Amino acid sequence: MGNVTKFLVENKIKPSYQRMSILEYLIKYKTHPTVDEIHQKLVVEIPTLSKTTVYNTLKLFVEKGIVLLINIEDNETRYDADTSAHGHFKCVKCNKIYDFSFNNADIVVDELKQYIIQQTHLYIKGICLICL
Amino acid sequence: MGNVTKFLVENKIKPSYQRMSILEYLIKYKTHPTVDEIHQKLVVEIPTLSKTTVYNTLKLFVEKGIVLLINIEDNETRYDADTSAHGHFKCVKCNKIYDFSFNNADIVVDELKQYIIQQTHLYIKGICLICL
DNA sequence: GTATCTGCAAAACATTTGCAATTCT
DNA sequence: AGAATTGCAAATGTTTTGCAGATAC
Repeated sequence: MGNVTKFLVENKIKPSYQRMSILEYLIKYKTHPTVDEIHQKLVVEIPTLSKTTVYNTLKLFVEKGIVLLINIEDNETRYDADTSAHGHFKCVKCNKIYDFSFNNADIVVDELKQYIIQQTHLYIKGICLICL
Repeated sequence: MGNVTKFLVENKIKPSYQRMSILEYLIKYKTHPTVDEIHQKLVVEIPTLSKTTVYNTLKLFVEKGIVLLINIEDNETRYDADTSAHGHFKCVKCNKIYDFSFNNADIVVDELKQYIIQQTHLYIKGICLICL
């Protein structure tokens, strides 16, 4: 049983060929792809793969907490299989999205002290070193 | 010349009745409204107001830097006339969006030290005090 | 009188939904 | 066989675009 299969089962997701392929893609290519990008790449190997299945699968992954949804763009949602605490930097020139590490613990907001905090998203936009 | 008119002129935006109304609305009601919400409220006073104009105007305001675009929701864009450094907290129960203050200076990311940083968005989701 | 702004209608996208066919056990 | 998954086609909802008429200076 492959790593991905095991990981899905551990997270109470029934493995299917499509689900395993999509998760493998997200783990292998950490480019924070959109639904369209994932579909375009995988449809080469799985010609019958539909966008609906990509949508369904990603929705399931997000619900089960094994994938994060990234809203750094105005128009489309991106996905990230790295669920550890980290931020996202988007270069407005090359449009690449970089991960950077930060500690949620570093962000202490007194005003929210008594609120229940479930998710923290830190998005920074600017120009990356390569494009400078 | 009203405050809003002056403010628009200072930011090189030609004042029009529609533009002034939309800006006034954003300044008065700090609810981070969507295009639809703004349109629905203002069309009562300005029956000819079109959504296209709301879209055009907000796009212009964002370009000129007098309004911030908020992407805390998956499906629609929200707008904020408060351009000072602050974060947004979304209560997943009542769906209200709260502002909270934080210092951009508090978020120092070594990995991005040499990058040019243009915008920082901090979105926190959870449950607010009222809904607890 | 010429630029710009507005607003309708249509188009363009991303995403969701209904449902029938397929797959898996 | 029975339950879940897949995928097509259509619907939905947000945002953009093209263009004609209105407005402003």
